[in-house]
Amino acid sequence: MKFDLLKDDFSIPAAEEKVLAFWDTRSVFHQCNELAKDKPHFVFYEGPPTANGVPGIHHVISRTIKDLICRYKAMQGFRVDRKGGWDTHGLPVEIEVEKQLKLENKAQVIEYGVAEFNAKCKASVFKYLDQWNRITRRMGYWIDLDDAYVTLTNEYIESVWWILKNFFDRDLIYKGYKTLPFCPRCETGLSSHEVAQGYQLIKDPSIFVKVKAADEDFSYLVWTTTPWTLPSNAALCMHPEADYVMVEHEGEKLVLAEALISKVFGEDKEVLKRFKGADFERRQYIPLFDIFADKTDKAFYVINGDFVTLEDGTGIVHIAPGFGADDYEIGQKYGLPVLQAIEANGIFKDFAGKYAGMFIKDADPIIIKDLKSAGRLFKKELYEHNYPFCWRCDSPLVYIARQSWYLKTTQFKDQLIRNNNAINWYPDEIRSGRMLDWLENNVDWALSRERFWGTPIPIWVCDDDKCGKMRAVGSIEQLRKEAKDLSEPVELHKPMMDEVKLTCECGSEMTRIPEVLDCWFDSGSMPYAQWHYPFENEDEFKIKYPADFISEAVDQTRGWFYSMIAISTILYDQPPFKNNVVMEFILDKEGKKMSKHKGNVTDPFETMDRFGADPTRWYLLANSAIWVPTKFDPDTLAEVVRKYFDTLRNTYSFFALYANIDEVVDKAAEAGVSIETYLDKKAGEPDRFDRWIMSRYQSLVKEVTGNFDKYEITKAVRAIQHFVIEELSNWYVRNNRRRFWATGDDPAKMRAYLTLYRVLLGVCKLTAPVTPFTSEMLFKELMGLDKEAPLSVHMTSFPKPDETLIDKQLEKTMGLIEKAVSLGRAARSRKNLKVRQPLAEFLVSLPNQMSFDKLEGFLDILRDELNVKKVSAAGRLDQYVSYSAKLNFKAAGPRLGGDVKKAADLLNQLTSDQVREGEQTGEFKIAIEGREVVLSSEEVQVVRMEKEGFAVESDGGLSVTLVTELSEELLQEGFARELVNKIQNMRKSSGFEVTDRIRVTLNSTERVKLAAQRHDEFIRSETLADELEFAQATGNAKEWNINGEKTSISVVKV
RNA sequence: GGGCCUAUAGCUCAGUUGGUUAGAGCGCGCGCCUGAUAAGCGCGAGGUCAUUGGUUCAACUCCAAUUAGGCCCA
Repeated sequence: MKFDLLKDDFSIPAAEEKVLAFWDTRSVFHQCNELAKDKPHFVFYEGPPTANGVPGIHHVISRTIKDLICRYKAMQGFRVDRKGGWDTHGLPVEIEVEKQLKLENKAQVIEYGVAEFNAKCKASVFKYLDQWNRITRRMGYWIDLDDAYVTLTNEYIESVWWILKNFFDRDLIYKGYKTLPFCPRCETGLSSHEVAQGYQLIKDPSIFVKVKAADEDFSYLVWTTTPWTLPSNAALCMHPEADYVMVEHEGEKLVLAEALISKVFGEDKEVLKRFKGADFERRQYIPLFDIFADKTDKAFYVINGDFVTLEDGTGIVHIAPGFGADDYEIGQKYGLPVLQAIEANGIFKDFAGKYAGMFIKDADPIIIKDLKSAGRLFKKELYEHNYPFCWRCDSPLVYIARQSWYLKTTQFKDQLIRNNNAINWYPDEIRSGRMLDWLENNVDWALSRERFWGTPIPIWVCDDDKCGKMRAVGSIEQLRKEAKDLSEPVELHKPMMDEVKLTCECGSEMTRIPEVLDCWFDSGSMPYAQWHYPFENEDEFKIKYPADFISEAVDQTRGWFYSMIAISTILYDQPPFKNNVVMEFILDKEGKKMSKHKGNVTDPFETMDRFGADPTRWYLLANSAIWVPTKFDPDTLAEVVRKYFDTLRNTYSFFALYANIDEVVDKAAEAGVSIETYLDKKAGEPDRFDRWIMSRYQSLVKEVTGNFDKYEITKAVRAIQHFVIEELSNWYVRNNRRRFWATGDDPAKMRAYLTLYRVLLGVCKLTAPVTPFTSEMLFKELMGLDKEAPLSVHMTSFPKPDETLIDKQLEKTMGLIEKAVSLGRAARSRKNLKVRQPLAEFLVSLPNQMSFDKLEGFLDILRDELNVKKVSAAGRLDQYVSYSAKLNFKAAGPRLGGDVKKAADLLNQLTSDQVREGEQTGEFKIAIEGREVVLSSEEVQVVRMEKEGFAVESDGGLSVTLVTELSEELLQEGFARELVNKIQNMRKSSGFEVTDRIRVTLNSTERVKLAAQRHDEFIRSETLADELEFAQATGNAKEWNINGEKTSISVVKV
């Protein structure tokens, strides 16, 4: 058996499909879990997605992170149970079904039948389950979907009920009002997401109304853009610290904010009196309408609020607590009644006098007309603003206060903040910024939704108004016991739960409140409800609460993150998870949000079919830090494939190519040992390159482990990428190719095999959490016929760094060598000296008096890479180089302070000799304004400048000099190498095999001929030429320019 | 309107506790290699570090404001 070279028509997506088939047929995920059974737990919570929407590319990144951390921890010896989950309740499901059934509002749903409607909802919840299963499998996300928790099951709901009862019995749930955007036509509250979709710039009437003060001779000038809310007015609000004035206008005394006089009247007005807003607090006024005038004595006075702005209007705001969140909140503070003259459907109530039965927008002009005839209208304008409309029916939304059930989260504010602080957030700004901000401004959690498809809130209220007792039910058992008549099977949903009656202590019947639960409460209950705790699995729950790790996108701050923290805090006063990696969104390549109607949505299936799942995963992690928005660009993804994946595969197939020639797989199998053991037995001593790459590899293991442990995923992935491309492929393999060409069991070759084998195997394991497919594929190849080998790379242990193999000095030296090579190439390139032309000498000057001896044993690398005859220390080259000195600001700055610039100037003025002397003595003396200042060699950087015949390049403290003078001997060798190059080109273009022997005919100048004769053997052995003759060109001759000498060459196979 | 994040080369991104030559990959230009070969490698050009002000001997880095994009909330 041979290693598969993974060449020719290799395709990543096709290879991944093979790995998937292997995982499936051998149940690899399951087997991994079995192996981990007795290991310590690393607890992961899956944030449940909703399967009634299609999966997008952003799901791929979030699941890649989850998968990566779970696989990493599993390889580190933890048991990582990965229970899946599905979020199944909520408005999106209902809307989907309404669309399907062409229902437009709640009334129509009721008419259609709640039972049937909810059955449809239940059926549609997993509408795209197939796509979710496909993407989960295709991207290599290992999660247990067979045992997933589902929020609509009786078990799950029962746990949620248990939590709710706990809260209810602790008196933490109460009934209040919640202001929400409401579509009067659909009779539905809208989520903020839906509201955001429907903003339009429109012109609304904006009216200024004179409101008479009670028992005083003036009017408040009040501004509003929603005339239809005026009949529900309860108060006027002024800013307590703002300046208000009384002015006279057409014989009437009016009060308004001083800052707005000219805006309101179009001119200045004489100020009769000045006040602060606070001066008016609690002063009564005469209501504009008498609808509520006789119904309450608690309203119709001036209140103070900070939110009043002096930019528009009059600085006096009309307050209708029934409409508008600010209004409601301040109303609560002052104990104002919630007055609502309209029904939820936007129709004025019966008691609303002449407006009864009118739709709000139709009532607007009539209200304005009535105010005018009553002499209360000051003026009317049109006001342009963004206003939300229903995205379904295009009706203007109204902000309306609805009765709602609340959880007293504000009571736990301090604990919430404390528990939030105990969580490691990645990045930390979420903890200290977004989440803290949210918690500090915490308002009680509005739990209820006036909808159909959700967890029914298990609170029953006595039908007898006078009794009004309430009771929470916390289990099915309790329900069975207390219900008057409960049919089986029990289904914890509407409408069944609406029909269940309990008996009150007073003897009356109790009816369940009609609302369902906010579905964020469902998902926030998952730490308990996924186990059906406390009814079952108590042990399991105790082990798996709290979680070690979760990860979702930043939009979950106020969603799942908050709901989990809130419930966990109130229930057990501890954080529900310890580490949370929060991702940013994925934008299109222009940095714009992806959205369906823009058509810039990336289809994850298409991406993975085209590039593969591993490159997609790699790209999403490596391209930018995961908490920075990623601009998704398929071109960059293609680059990832070329750079990283192709390089890794090429490195592997280079190894495989030669190892196959030596039949490594079969010989190891014959010997009955692993390939590594086989190679190890035959390998010679590691040389400097072997020790270097192993040292770098061990350092990489350390770096990757450290970064994964800190959830610095991007840094870890980038470190691996750099190692594979630059160090393994580009430096180790390139510099050691010749070792692989040796024949037989050459020990140096076997050591090279072994080194490359070990590093490749190590890289497989290091990357297994990131690129599970590629790692698996290479791992299986590298294992050959070894019967002892683990079934899967995912069953192996994550590499641990072997400190004894780390040689920092060696890494540093090799780094200098690489740098010197790079500088030498730059020098050659600048002087137009191709590498084929040998040069006499290369001089190296090391930073900070580092001894040249350090490079001992590495100089041949410089000779080979740079094609020079000799490499030596730069010391004796003073005569050809001029020196100048520059100040090292970082070193000298703190000591010199304000003198730093002067010192830098003076240092620049030193002569070459002075600098050279300074470098030798280690002291640079300058005089700053008469004072002598001595700078140490640490504080000064010496720069060498080249003179004629030399090429100097410097970087940091390292500086190299190329002697560019060419002797005739060097030139001759240059001709010879040039000839070799051209002959090789012709071999190739003639289609010869690499082993074909040839005959070469040359026709050229004397100079070239001389050079060719002198290097005859070299040329022939390099080009596999039996003969090199000088004659007239034959048939296939080609003209070449050999370093300026015209030459014709022909090659024939012998 | 409030909170948070982002802005560095044509593109995608690095840039340690502030230190004077701001890095890498792609793309582009030039070249090299031809025993990893429909691959590989090198060198080069390219930047007012979004704008404005401040702190400092010294600011891409710290502070403030502004502009643009993103997220969340009003």
